[in-house]
Amino acid sequence: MTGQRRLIARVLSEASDHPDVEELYRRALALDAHISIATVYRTVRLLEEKGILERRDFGGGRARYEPTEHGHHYHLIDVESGKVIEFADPEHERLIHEIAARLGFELVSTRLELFGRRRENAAKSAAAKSEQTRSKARGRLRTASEPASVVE
Amino acid sequence: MTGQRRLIARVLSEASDHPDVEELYRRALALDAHISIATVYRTVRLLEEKGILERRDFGGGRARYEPTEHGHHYHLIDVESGKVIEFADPEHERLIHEIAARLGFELVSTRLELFGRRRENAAKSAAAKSEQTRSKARGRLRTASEPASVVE
DNA sequence: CTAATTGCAAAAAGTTTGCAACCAT
DNA sequence: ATGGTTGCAAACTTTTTGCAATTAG
Repeated sequence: MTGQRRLIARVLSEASDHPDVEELYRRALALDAHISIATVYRTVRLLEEKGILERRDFGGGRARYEPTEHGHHYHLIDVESGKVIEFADPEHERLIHEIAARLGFELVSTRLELFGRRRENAAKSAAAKSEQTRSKARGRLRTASEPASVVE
Repeated sequence: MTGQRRLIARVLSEASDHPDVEELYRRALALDAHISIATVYRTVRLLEEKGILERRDFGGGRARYEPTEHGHHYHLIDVESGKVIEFADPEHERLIHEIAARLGFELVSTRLELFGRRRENAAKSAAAKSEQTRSKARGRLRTASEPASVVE
């Protein structure tokens, strides 16, 4: 456990968004100089292999990373703005386990990405009331399919 | 509509798997010589923009393509073998639309990828009976979350 | 001390692009 | 004819790697 790894770990744990490697590199540099981008690449790869990070692809060519959440959450990407909305949904969680089981598999990891366009006359469903209400940056999400944070 | 595009279209329509650009290029070459990989890249990009193809990322660095299915289907990737199992699930379909609506969005596109490990003592659920039953390569899938094709 | 980790720069891999030649309409 | 499409090769971007120097344990 070297200083560089500790530094990257710190940058990651402080991030509430989905930085790509270059962004991680920039943040690490800002926080404490002298680290190489090769190390960042090597470290995220390592952390991904260990199951600590998950690699995402929201389009745009570069891989993005976020800490693995063991109560999963998912992403809705606004195709207009590129903004990413995180959400959790227990029913979905249940369903995918059921699907996997039905196919004879045990779930190791999961990706759900919804790409959508904001609706004009949005939100008249009951659940919509709780929308746009919480948005403390760090404390991630949780609760029945409520939107969580909106981050790039 | 040039010969090359027609050729690529044909290769794609004959594919029941998820080829990457190099694979498409190889197949196109085999089928009828003299086409350049740049054209393949340009064509898949174009078809993706037109909504005819969808780009997938199953890990491994290269983008893979498949025809857009308007009754969606999803992928379960066997982490051990890399094999891809396609499946459809109406309940999931319903749920994601509901989730998007709840967040104020209209769904444009969707990705669900499950990564799983084959279970030893697989399949004792009721639904499991229909498992491993159909596997005609070309005719894609369809029906309530039954496994469809198993392809690389 | 030894094995693991780092920085650097070079290279690989995947994708995009400028441009002149070419083809469909 | 002319505007879109192609091939080629060069360029770009992202990621990986060899190697000597450095550091953790």
